[in-house]
Amino acid sequence: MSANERESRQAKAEELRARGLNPYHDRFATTHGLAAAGALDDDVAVEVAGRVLAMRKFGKLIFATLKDRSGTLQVSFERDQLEPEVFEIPKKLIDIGDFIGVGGVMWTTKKEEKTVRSASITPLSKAARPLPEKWHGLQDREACYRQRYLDLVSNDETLERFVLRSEVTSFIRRFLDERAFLEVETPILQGATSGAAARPFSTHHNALDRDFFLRISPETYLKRLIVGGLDRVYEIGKCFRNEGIDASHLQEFTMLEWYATYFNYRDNMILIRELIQAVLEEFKGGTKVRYEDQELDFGGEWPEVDYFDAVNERTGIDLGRVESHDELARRVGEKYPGFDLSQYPSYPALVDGLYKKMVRPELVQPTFLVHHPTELVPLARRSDENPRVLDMFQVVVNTWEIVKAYSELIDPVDQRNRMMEQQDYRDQGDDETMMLEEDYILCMEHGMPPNSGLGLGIDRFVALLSNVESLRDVVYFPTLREAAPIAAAEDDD
RNA sequence: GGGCCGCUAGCUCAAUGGCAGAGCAGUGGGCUUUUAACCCAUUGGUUGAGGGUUCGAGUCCCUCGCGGCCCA
Repeated sequence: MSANERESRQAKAEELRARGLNPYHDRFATTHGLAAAGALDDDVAVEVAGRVLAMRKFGKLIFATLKDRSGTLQVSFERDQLEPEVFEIPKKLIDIGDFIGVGGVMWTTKKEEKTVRSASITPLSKAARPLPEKWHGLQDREACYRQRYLDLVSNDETLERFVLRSEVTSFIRRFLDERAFLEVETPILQGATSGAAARPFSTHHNALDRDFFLRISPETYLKRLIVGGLDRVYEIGKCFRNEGIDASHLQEFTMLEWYATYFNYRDNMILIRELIQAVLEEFKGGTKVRYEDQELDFGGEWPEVDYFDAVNERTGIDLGRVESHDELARRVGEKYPGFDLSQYPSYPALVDGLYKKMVRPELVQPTFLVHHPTELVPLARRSDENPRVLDMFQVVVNTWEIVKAYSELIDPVDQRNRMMEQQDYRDQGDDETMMLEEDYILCMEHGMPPNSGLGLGIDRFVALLSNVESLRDVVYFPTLREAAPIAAAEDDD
């Protein structure tokens, strides 16, 4: 017979057609999901459907395991209970990987397994290719990324991880909805990018004959809505940063941002801790998470670390006194001869680089890092007590920044100056500065209420909850290089 | 960008420089209580791509591709 599994499966599809059965059905009415059916008493009639994961064939009896998202359920086919031409369908024409519908009655086997004793079978979709091996599943990382559907079908923990992700975002929506936040959507195509220090992707709008950037953050649009009187808004959506690939950075990632009128950053420190602790209680049954070989404890208050103090303690450089790029570069160069200063052409870039190299790698347990240097974020409000620093915080866990938040700058004169300062950094060769947004300043001049916003990296948060080390494992289809061409089947005729 | 590891049948994996293999899946046969069913038989390979060394290369060398990990 055929040496090619695909051909033999397609031949079975033809045989089904020859018997008047459509191998690619349009619908099937189920009475229960598989997990629900498995909880029923014996003798209850059911119609169920799923993908065939395994078949155990005896001469006159066949067991098959069906799978849907809720779980698996065994179905049985007995020759004595079925017309010969019906029994032949599972015996000869159904393969592992096919979708089938089954009608029958619940019973319990000798081994105490709930099973559907089939009275009818409906082929729903013939799989022309086999599933990965039932025992080990799909192991090849590249194949898991490129063919996530196979990863999901054959590796339970993958499905569970992605279901968790969906449930967590759903929980977050409920949490915010209950606190009078309104979910909104703002543009992904933006004429100027801001809200973060990052290089954007750019594209061209043909009809408008105008270049656009993919947003690196929704920040200024959400604050336009605060000006519009929406009071509390949030958005969960994709942002894009045209940067290097590594385990903790995706070029296309999901951000939650919210803004609350009359909040300052201290209010957001309270709210984010409540949210994260609520998520952990809901999904982990406590505030501790096992991550790789350590335990992350989100319980109680989180320590607060002052940005300047942390840099000073770790490097001996007092950013409060070292205020120019030249001087900072000199000090860093003296202290760390290996430090590649050319990568950090502006003062904020170098400060940020110093922090990321020297301080952040030590922040493992949940920590509030507070009062960043003013130059770092042109959209954040200066501290009234110390204009060198911002009313700002980040939550750092596992050396990852998962949250960034601040009291918003609402003074349009200061805003213009701060954006112009960014232009200077850009002129110095820093291409991760924010762009001047006249339209945003116009908006602010019309009156922006006091407010504070917060951003949470959903991918990183879910990765921590899932105990996976790479963000690619919490995204269904991570961006990869173009695959080598797959040998196309040329036997279709 | 640099270093290291990997790429072998649909899947999971073997193979001192010496005949490319196993399990699962497939195919044929047997089997009415299995669940990684079992038993017998059996098909299936451009060893990621291209060069080179060698009597002989999956294996050694070079270039390239894709993925992973670490570093920058």
